Amino acid sequence: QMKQCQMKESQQTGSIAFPDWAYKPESSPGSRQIQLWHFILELLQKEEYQGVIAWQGDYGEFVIKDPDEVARLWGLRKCKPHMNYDKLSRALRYYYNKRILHKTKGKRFTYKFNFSKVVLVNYPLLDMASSPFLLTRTQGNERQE
DNA sequence: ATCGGAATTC
DNA sequence: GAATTCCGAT
Repeated sequence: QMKQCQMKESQQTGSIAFPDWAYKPESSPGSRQIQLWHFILELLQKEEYQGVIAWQGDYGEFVIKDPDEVARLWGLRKCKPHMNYDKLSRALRYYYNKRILHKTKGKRFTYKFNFSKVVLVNYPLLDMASSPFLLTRTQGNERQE
């Protein structure tokens, strides 16, 4: 049978709430690759992963409780058997300049989503009611740093 | 642990 | 374009 990491995103996500347009824009129609921050949001949404990664502290802030496991799961999804937290965290660091994430300094393995940016720029049509963490505000008049 | 440059991959 | 891989510096 087909390995999990060989399936299309639409097939393996199953119950996940992310619509089709959430995955990689019009690149190659058949081979859309999930983005890391989508994957992070996906894990954060599932209660069974609360021992691995979970919302904690400030609004939009989350802590990676088990870095090795998150890296392993990410590697599974992307078919990268040698994925580890060192590499995954490098990818997270690239999000700093893109204003998708930033580090919560002083707190180990803790990052924070810039939801005002993420929602308004990347998910302009997202149904706010379906995601509890996307519910509150953002009128463009507060800064997120 | 965290950061970010550089080369490479798809 | 979005990582992946590798790695020296802090």
